[in-house]
Amino acid sequence: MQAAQAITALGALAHETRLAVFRLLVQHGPEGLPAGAIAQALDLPPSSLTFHLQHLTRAGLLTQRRAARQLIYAADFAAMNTLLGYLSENCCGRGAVPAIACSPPASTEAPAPR
Amino acid sequence: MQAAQAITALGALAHETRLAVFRLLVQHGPEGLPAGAIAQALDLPPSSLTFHLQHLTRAGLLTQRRAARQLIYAADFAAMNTLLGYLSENCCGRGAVPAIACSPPASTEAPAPR
DNA sequence: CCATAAATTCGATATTATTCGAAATATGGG
DNA sequence: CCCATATTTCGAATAATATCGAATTTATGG
Repeated sequence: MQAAQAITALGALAHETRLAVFRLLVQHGPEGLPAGAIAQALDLPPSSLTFHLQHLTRAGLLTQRRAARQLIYAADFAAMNTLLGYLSENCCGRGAVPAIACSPPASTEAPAPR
Repeated sequence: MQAAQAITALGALAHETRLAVFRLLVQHGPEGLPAGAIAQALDLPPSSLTFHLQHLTRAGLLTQRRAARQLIYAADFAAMNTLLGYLSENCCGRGAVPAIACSPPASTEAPAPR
């Protein structure tokens, strides 16, 4: 990973709303969530949400797909993995660090409803 | 670690100059480097460097100490460790992740000269 | 003290990011 | 087609960040 990519990804995560969006999507695994559900969960006006979703997507941290008239966004675990790898190798002192494997939560669905 | 702290740290690293500064200091371990040496290494005007050093310091990623008339900055490995822990736990899918231990490079001095 | 060195603070400017209402675009069903 | 839904695009105001020369502060050695 290049430094420029890392900077883009770090900048994408370095915002309250976007970090919240990303964390929410991480919890929902590869299934992802439609934009509307995210807007509802985080109580954001649609145009603001789009702005942040695009920011994260351009940074390579989200994937987008359409299902009927919904646009579904999902966290890109590989990208997060790459970012953590970069930080470990370049900002963490010793080179080789035991691989951190980002992967969807056990239940790929919503967090266990108790 | 709180989300707000993570955001501050991510934002501090999400900049070309600051990431370069941090990486340089990571290579130099707890000894750190005086501001002047950093300015020279990265070819930055002093007032710009101060701006970025303060940004990183406020974010908790650097420590500052004085030696005679020099101000010496060093990477805070514990802070970086905490940040990676936050990202692993909150943005990486599964909770428990094998601890990533940030610690100074083998040679606490300049990177091994080949 | 004084001169010098090291770094910061000030200040003015330029650039980039964020917010979000209103209008536009796509999609699917009837 | 037409309507309703889901989301994006546009645009324009506001706010936050970055840059860096010049002046200032802090510390040292003679």
